[in-house]
Amino acid sequence: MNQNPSPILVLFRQDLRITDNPALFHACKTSRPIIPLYILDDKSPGKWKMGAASKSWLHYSLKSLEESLVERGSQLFLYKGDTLEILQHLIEKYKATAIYWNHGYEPYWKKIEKKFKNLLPSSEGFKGSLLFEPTEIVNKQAEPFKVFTPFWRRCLEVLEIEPPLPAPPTISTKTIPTESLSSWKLPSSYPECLESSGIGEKAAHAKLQYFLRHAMATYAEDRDFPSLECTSKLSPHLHFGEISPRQVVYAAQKNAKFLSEVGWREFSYYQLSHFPDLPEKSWRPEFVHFPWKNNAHFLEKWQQGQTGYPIVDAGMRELKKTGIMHNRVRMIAASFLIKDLFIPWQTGADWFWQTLVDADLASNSSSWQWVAGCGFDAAPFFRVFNPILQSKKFDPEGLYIKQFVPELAHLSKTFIHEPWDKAPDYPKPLVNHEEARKKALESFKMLRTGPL
DNA sequence: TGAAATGTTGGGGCG
DNA sequence: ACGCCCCAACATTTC
Repeated sequence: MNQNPSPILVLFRQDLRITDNPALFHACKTSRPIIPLYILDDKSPGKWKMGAASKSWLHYSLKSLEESLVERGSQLFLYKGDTLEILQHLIEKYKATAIYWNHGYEPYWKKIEKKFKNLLPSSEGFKGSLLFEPTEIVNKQAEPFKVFTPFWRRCLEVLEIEPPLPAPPTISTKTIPTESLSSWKLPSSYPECLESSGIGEKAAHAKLQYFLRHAMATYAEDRDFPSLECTSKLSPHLHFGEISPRQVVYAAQKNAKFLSEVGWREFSYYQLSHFPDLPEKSWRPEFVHFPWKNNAHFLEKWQQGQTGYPIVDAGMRELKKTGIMHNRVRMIAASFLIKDLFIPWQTGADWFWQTLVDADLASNSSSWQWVAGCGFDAAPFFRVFNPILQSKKFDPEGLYIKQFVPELAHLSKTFIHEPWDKAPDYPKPLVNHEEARKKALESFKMLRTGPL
């Protein structure tokens, strides 16, 4: 064996795990010493640098990854700054021979990745964060799919469910000087309910196991009812790569409905990859002229959960308090912002980006476009959620509302969905839904017939 | 992964 | 027994 073999840089980003991590696994297989790296880069992503809630999650996730590496006699080396500059510096200083990493799909990141082979030709990128590389899946005309169902059908046709990779048995590590996590001063307790024990690779697998045992069987029927808490709650773990989609699918392959939710995640990355403007621009071109208005007062009330519609306010307060919102409630709250308050979907996406612990550029952008009706396979714009009906349908007892809106906790299910005469502390509706809906539909009609 | 508006049907009350 | 009306239930269309 070489006395002083040159090391491989293993770059972690949204793959903060040691199991089923192809970059780490294959780097270890070379028998060279590796340098496990995390670079907090607030510059390269531009507008889309990590939001506050995500950074808080990141803090604990890195801690957890660090522990896992230390358990195996390795370490995690932390750097802050421009990714390419830091890599270049480390390559020169430590005579590294290659960068190993798992592919990412954010537009800014794809540009960075492209340069790795120039820096070191024997660098290797792996598929670790998705089941399918976006370029793998095309229709019969060799075009990207625009609709989820055929996209996912095709994915399932080519899906080979292989067992996930084990953690590398040994991680021989070259030690280098590094910054410490505590010196980064990441917010470590925002939102207030964040608990370190629920974050990291082990926690992710514990949640998956819990879901498989207790919730998956009734997932299809129960998933839309926020008070039942029957969803997997894996989204932040998947976002940070504490668990891989392959690990999830391998364990849950019997449940088609749940699998298709992993499919929507794939479809979101697929969209971002084929349409890099996804976070900024409506995909359907006619929507670029939609007369949304940024109303600061309405926005503030929506953000704070003070719209006067109980299910919307419960959701927005859940978000602020926990950094999470149930999927059904996200759709209702998003529809309300776009179609009742008439605020552009991008403004809603920005808020979610700052406040969600699972904020994910692909999922967030594509989902907002879906609700707005301007995205791939989107709900048509005229599908307007009625916040009162949705509330009655999906939180019939008001249990979810009561969890987050204490002013309404004393109300029975008869009044809780329309509580305005019964709860003096609770705000009156910001807008009348009937009127707002009509206004939104009129504007949509104008859009289709064209402005005068 | 909508909901309202509009249309159709059929049972029952009633003269 | 019949026709008429009402309206709930369901279906279809429209936004």
